[in-house]
Amino acid sequence: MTVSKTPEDFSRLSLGDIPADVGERVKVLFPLPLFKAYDYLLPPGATAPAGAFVKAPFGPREVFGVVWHGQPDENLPAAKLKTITEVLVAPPLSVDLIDFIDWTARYTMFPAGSVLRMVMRSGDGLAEPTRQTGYVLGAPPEGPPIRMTPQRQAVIGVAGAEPKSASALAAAAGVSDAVVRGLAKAGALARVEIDPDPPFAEPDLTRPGYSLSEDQQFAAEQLRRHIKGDQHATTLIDGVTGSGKTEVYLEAVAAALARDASAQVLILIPEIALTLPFLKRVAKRFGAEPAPWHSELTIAARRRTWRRAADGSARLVVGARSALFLPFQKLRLIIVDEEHDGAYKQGDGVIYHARDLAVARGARAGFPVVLASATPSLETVVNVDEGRYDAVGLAARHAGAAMPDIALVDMRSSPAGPGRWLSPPVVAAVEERLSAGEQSLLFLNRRGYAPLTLCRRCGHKMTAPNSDTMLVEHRFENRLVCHHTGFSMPKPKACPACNAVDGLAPCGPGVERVAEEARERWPQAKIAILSSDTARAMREILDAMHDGDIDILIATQVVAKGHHFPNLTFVGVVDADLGLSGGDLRAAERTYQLLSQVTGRAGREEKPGRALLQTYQIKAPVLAALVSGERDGFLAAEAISRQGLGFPPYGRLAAIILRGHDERALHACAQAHHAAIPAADGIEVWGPAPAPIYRLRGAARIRFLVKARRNLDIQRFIKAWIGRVKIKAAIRRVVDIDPYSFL
DNA sequence: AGCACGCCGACT
DNA sequence: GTCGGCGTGCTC
Repeated sequence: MTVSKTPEDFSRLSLGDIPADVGERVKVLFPLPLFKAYDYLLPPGATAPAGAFVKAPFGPREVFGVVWHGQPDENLPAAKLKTITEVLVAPPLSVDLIDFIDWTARYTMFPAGSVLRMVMRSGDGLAEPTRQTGYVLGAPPEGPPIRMTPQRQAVIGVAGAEPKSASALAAAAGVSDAVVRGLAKAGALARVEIDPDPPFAEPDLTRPGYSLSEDQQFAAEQLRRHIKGDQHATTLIDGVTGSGKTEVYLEAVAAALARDASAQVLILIPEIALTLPFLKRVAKRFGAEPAPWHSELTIAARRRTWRRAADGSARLVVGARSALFLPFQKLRLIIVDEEHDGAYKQGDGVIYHARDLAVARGARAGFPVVLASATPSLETVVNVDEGRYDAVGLAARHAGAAMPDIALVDMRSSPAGPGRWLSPPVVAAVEERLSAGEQSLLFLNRRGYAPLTLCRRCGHKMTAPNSDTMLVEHRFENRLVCHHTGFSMPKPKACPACNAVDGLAPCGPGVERVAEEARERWPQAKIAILSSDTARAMREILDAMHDGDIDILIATQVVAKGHHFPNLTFVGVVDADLGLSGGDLRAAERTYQLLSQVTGRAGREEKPGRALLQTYQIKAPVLAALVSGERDGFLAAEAISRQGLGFPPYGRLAAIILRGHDERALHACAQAHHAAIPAADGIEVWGPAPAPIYRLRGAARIRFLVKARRNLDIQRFIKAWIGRVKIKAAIRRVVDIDPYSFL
């Protein structure tokens, strides 16, 4: 490989002394919400290919940007053109990525500059890292031997040829960093400069893979064929939890990395909480941890992954959805794990669905994409059925254990009792497990103690300020919390509406409240709560659960994925109806996915588990499908109902959301939009209607929904429509192509 | 995104 | 009279 991997590659080239003639015209795109690239002059004699990072005057300031493709406008008067001030010595964005940015901008209808911003700002990779001093064992100094102390001895013991920072050495030796500096001064340690962005270890492709079952081998072989073909294909790996999907697609990763010594591979995972265990798992296969990417990385860790993706040396990246916008030099394969997961849909800024963009990126750049799921989305299943995607099935559970036995509890005939949430059958099942020394999981997808706080006197509902969102009581912290904005306040004594004291009553259960009931019923049992609120302790709780140190785990959906508890034999779903109401297009599908994942936690190799779903809708088709395990039948029924409505994947949807603080102006704006709706065959516009959460952070929101036949260009229609309506700066208008949640 | 420009209310 | 609020528009 000829790519140099030193951080110096990113240092800036100054263009101080330039001759006075005129350079070439190029287009430059800035990472700002701008739809177009601007024309500039390169400094005379300088060259910069499309994708090169530059700094250029833009308005009254200087901004980093990227040389864009396309012909500069030769008619633009030369007097308007400014000259680029610097060309950065950094690897230019790949041609693939430039194309992908443009495509994403067109598809999502966001400005290209905003998409570029996701690529550039992620990592702040252009910022010069602060240099770090490291220490290595040096040659013993001449002259009198240095004084040895136990502290100094300890530092010498942990120091080596590998440079380590003073604080790292000090921590390892259990002393203060003054000792390290003292040794350096005395000459026993030598100072060296540490590479602030050390390269990631190359995956070891000579390691043997997992031993695969016949099914898995067949699937892996099919994926390898696509990789050898060096062209795009999307393949779904469809297999239940424990069928070994990961092992199979890691073989595809190995094949892609082995085929081309500079190829890069991206594995997308939905949940950042899963990154760490996943990295370890991949490290087992390839002998080295891949480069990680998610929003909770430190600035230094981000910069490292960003730069190493950019210089091509990070061969394998594992990350959340935004990893799709890393500046890969030569991306040759994307794996989308748990492809059905709603977390792939990005909601703020540029609105996109990482799974769909991953497929588009692979299709445009000519490399394969692999989707993996135990409960694939209807979109993907239809794509398979209609021949656009390939599919490989992994039917058998790894060790051949049966799927759990699932039954419904009719809450009308088996009520939980006043102030209680667990029905007699669920209570009996938990008690059975307790006496057998086995574990139970009570699942409720609601954080906190109670989802609603109501004044008994006047009926006032506690909502977030300037929002229509309910405040959720979190009893552990004794606060009311808004789960949408993060707002929280101490739980008041008196009702803010009628001032009645002690009249505020919690309504409905959250995990904390179910735990309260469990503790009352089974005071001797070891009980723990797992939700994203307990993120810090999450690892600890999962380990304790795995080791059998917890009898009853009460958890939200964070438990649904990626964990295996060998002694868990019962799952009780406290409210199976939770996701069903609301009129969401994908409500049933999501409920199926979530509950089948959760109930799939029950059971172990030699003993099938049991699951009970508490419901008031005993006849709901989704629940029937869960009980009978007829996933394909359920999907077929869903498909028919969506087809009848012309909904995705049989039609296309887009939402246009208007947001503003001035309600009158907002309604006027909505009316103007309504009046401007163009007539088009095969396209319907619904609205204006208040958005699902009408008020959020003080802003009101109104929405239109566009439904188009699948073969129509919905973006073109929307462009023509909203192009006719001028909006004031005080109103924000965003387009959400393929919206995910709506009422 | 920033930043300048410009048009209305409150003050020395 | 002018200082300064923020709504509007532009950046090659």
